[in-house]
Amino acid sequence: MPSRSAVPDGKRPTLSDLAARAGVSVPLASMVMRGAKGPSAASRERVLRAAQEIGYRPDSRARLLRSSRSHLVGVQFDLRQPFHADMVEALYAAAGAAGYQIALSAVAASRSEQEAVETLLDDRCEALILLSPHAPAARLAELAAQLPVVSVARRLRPLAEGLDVVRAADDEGARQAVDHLVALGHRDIVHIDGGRAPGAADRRRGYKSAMKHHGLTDHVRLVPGGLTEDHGAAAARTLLTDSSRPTAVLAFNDHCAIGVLDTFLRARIPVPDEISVVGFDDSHLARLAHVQLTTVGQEARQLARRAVSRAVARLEGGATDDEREVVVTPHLVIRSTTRAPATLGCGLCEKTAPNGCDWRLSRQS
Amino acid sequence: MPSRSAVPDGKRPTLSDLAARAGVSVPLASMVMRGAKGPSAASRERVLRAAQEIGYRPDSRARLLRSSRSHLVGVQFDLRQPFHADMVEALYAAAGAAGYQIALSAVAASRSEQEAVETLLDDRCEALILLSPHAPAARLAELAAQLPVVSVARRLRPLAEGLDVVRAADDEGARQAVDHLVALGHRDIVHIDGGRAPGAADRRRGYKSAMKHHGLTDHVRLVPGGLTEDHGAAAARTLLTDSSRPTAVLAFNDHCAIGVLDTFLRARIPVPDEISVVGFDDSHLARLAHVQLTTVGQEARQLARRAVSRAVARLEGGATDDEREVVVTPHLVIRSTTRAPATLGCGLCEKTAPNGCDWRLSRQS
DNA sequence: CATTCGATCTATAACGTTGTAACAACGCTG
DNA sequence: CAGCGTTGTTACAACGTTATAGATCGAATG
Repeated sequence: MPSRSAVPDGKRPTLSDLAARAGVSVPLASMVMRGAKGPSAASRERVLRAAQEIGYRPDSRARLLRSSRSHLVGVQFDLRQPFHADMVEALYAAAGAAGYQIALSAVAASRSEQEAVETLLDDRCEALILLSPHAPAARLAELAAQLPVVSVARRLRPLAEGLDVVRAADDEGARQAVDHLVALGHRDIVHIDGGRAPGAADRRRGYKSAMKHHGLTDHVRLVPGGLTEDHGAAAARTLLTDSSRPTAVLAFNDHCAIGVLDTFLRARIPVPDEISVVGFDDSHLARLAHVQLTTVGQEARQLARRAVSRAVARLEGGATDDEREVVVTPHLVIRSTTRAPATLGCGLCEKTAPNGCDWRLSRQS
Repeated sequence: MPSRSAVPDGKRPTLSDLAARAGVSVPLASMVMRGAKGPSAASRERVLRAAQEIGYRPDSRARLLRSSRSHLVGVQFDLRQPFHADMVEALYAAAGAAGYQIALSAVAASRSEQEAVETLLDDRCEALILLSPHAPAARLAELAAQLPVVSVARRLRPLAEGLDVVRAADDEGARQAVDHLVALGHRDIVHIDGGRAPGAADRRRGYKSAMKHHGLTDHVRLVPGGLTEDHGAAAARTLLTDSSRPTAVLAFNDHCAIGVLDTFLRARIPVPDEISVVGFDDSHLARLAHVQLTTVGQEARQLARRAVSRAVARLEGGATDDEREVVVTPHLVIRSTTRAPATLGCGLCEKTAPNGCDWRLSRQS
């Protein structure tokens, strides 16, 4: 086991330590370490063994400083959004496969997008991937003038030079959700929307057009929501006070849907028995065994791959204009929060639909 | 608005561009940019204005390369743990206040701790803060031989040289939770434990000793759990099949508690009416309006501050041995999932305690 | 035998920054 | 007016790496 360090003076071993140890020149050692062609098999082996022995690790900062390319892509994400966690994981893989590294910079309650982006710039990232950025379009355009910027999930129009968009087809996703619910027999389908959040407008539009397509224009109903559990819970409480409750809810995202679910469960309204709930994102929240939320999958892996390949194309000159806006088709993931609407009487009163009845009777399992 | 770049050749402006523009030497420009004392007010102003004009940003990599100090602290966190999100946010603030920067490296299903740590080392972090590391103690010791390492939340004993621990007093936290429940009148208090997870053993011990202290040794009951919703849900299902259900549950963490809550709600067991639930961590999950989980607060902010100050002390030579293990006292946050146990009859059958009755009747709000 | 060649290797100069030491210019003191 | 500390500024060398061009050598060519 190597002690605090393998070179006498206690500092981290450097290329010249390595070269000295292997008995070769510094540049040769460098070539071996980065796998360049040139060195003979013999020297290669000698250097690699020496590296092993002294525990040499290349210094990425010096490496980046010297080579004009940094092969570093900055990623701005929000610590509070589970979907971003999925995206970050997928981005690590996608970037790695493309020969790039990722630098993370988090946004949180006490850390603004501005701060997040600035540290990424200071780190000499060659391109930026911003997950659901909220910054004004002008600011994004300004950034894109300095380096390639990919906005994920946030639609932008018109696209400033240097700016690309990778997003799911939100309208199509909402449409799929509505189709699924209608196929199950639902007609009173409410959409809890995301206000001004990235993607919200598209989901709203998709919902409306799908409802219209099924001849349910009269049943269109939007409830103001948002992207957190709190928003979902508030919207669900609004629905609870209604005289006629819907039989299905399409929430803006999984977070929001979970707030809805929880509020319904607390009010003893069984899901999906009495009401179906659909989320959006297929974040890991939705996949939890006890949630099993039917949701619209955003294909984090695909979005990540496309975002990276878009950034790389810009950097390596292979960017074509027909891909300025990449739209990935989402797909519905059917789990356990959707079911055909209940049509039986409740057995506790004279009403025939459970929705109209005030009482709930249930047996412990 | 600056165009793609303010220097002719299209590259990012450098210190010498800045110096040229301001009509001073490179070192002087450098001194102004890093706020060193020396430059006159006049030159300072001239340089700053020039920086503004050409949009100069210091290159942190070159800066770090030159100065032996990198002022960079590496943070390894798990994308899936909400408590880590809180910690990361607090760490940004704590490190910033201490004059250090943070480099994030995420652990996820497809990214191991090993990978995460290696990128941090390559980035020349001067110290590592590992959130609930699972790596074998030997590996941590090996790391600590290279640079200061702080393990947060994971207890280690004996402490290898260079390794420090910052953690909450998990036993004390569990004790507070039990005290609270006992004060409310609970006696049948179950602990769903965290198996081999960092901190689990302490929480178990705190639970047991508190129960004993209240003369409830006979009521001690451990149910195997874990740190995810799934684990909590599974444990809750175990409890549901019991003939005599407990009146209160202390879960290993918030994630786990939410699985418990959800399972109970699905089974129409109102919380806290029939059963009280306490979590651990006070992550943002617990604070959600519709969850309002009573939980043990780990004081992310304090933990972060102590972890950073410990790392900084090591780096700057102010480390004393009496702080090798910093233990922060947690405190109970009482929200809405705990209440005195129900003692009234249920009104639907002859049994006197709701716990013994199979039926539930409730009115819609 | 002189030349050319490919295969290896090495010397040197960068990359953008900062620390150190040296240097000018200034007003003081003696 | 020489000597001296202060203040502001600059020249130079480093940090650890890589790109470029050149050196060395035996083998193959003319």
